[in-house]
Amino acid sequence: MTQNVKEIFAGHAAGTPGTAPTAPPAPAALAAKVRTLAPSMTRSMQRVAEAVAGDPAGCAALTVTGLAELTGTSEATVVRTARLLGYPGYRDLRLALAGLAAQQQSGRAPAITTDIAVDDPIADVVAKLAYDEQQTLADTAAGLDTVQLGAAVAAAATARRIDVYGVGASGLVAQDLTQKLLRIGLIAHAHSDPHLAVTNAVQLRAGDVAIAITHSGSTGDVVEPLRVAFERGATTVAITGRPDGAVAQYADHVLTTSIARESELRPAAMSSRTSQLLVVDCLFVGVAQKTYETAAPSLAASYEALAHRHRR
Amino acid sequence: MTQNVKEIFAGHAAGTPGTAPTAPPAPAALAAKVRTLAPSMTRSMQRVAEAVAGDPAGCAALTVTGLAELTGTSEATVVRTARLLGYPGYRDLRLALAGLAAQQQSGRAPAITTDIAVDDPIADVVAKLAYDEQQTLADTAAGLDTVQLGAAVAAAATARRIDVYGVGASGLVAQDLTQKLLRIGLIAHAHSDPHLAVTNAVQLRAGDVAIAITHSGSTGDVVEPLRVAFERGATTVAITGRPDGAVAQYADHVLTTSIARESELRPAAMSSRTSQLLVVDCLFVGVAQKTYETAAPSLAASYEALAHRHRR
DNA sequence: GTCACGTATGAAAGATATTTTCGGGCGGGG
DNA sequence: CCCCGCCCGAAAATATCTTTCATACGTGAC
Repeated sequence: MTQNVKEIFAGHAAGTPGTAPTAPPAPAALAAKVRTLAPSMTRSMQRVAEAVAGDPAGCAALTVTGLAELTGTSEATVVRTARLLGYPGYRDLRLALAGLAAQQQSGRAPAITTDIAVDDPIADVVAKLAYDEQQTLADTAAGLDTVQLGAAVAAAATARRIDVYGVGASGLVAQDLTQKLLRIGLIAHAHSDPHLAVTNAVQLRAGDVAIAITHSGSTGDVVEPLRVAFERGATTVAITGRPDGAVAQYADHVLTTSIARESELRPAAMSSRTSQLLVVDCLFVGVAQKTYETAAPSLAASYEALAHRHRR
Repeated sequence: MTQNVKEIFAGHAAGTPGTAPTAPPAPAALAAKVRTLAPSMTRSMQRVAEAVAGDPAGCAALTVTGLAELTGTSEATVVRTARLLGYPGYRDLRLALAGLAAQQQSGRAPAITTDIAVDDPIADVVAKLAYDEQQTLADTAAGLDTVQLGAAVAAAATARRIDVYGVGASGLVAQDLTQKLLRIGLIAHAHSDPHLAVTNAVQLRAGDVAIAITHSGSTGDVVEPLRVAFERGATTVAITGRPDGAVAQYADHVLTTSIARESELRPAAMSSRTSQLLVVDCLFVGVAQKTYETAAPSLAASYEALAHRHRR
């Protein structure tokens, strides 16, 4: 057992039946996947990933050796990168690349600079933001592991109570989820105060569900309550952009949000929020499906209750 | 020179410069090419070509040997077929196949009904929600009045203080906007408590900005503070799905969000929230542009301040 | 500063996949 | 019936991909 852990994981083609690690090969969500995984990559791997994401068509035409030379690395690194991206080896990455190239060839014009400049007219700002957020949604949907999501849904649907942790912008997402769960008659709480979150987490036990929402995957104020919940035996879920981050250690199910590149005028919070909300919506609808018998009347009731608050 | 003519042609990678016979590798017109060339093929090659045209995706997953076995032929025949179809070898045919598969995969995307049923598998839920929200974004961007938006931006950028009203799901949007404005050094408050909202609104005067967020356009708890602010002389902005609603009466500028049809499992709050957030983002970015001198350092500073809250 | 440790990385060996070579077999014409 | 030529697959040769292993690098402790 002196081998490093990553190289062990690498040999997953061998007799490891139950260990489908994250997902089967991704078809189109490659650029997104690169961004998601980039932080956990080494420098050389990043170079490879960058080349691949930047010019799928060109890279698809290259052999391992060619791509290694192009990126100034070795074949081994190229293969490692392919593995990290979820493919059994370079050969399969190459096929996916060819597919991707064909898609964006036939598909739409991926133009639009999407980077917002200080002197962009307001109409451009609207167009670019809308486009970016649409992109974020597509990436998120493509990268979401439905197995993990299904498991999280199943746990939440039967939970005694559900606690959701999030601070900052993610705190609002946590509240959004909580609001909706409450409306279908579930017991849910959102915690933005780290102290209260921990003190509440201590109350959890098997049959409860704790959900942590953090873009960075390493926000201590959110990781800590999840850890406590995890240790108490609750089913834990992490919604994060960094599936390899600290928060994932204590999560039974990890739901990955997409990471968009940010710019000065477009803080990361914006697209991560969009991504998180989509995940949260999926979670909610999934739970609503599973608890339809009770959810439907509850929804109707809360709708009724609000009606009189509207003027005229 | 006893070799047969086809096998000579086969080695076209060698020194046969001017002999590009028909065309470079074909992208999508593969099925057609197979039909065209079928008559000039031998029986075994026809079997291979048929398999390839019939199931591009499946064949792309096979190695030469695999495809040879599947069609009951030999590797050599497979390679010969690939050559006849215009590719340098099987490897390249395989890449083209992968591309073709991806294309026809993506082609049948918009078949989704978008209405979510109780028994939809979770993967469908994800796809439908993502599609819906993308649609909402496109609608919102298309329907947004950039003149009104520009005016609202101008007012907010120079405001002494900015108050934002919203209850329920819209309250979260209000908070989101407030959080972001604070991060660029502006003075902004979100109010979800109707009483406090009104008592704060009384403090406003010319040069201040009040923003009301309500999907229905008639939420009394939000209309009321906006009315007060309006009467006090503040510049008022309404973000609403009903530009003819009560809230618009007291708004100097109305920003319209899109209204998506809702269904039982997909409450209106979901798409209105998406829509509102886009509007709010546009507003924010617009303001950030106009106040760039102060906004940029503030953003950087708040980013720095958060860095140490991340573990490891 | 220096040491020890773990990790990242590429060179080369090893395994697979692809391409080429080569000869057997089958059918049609003499 | 025999000969000729072409189709076809087995196996060798080559290219490509994967794994192993030793080295170098950076990092944190002392």
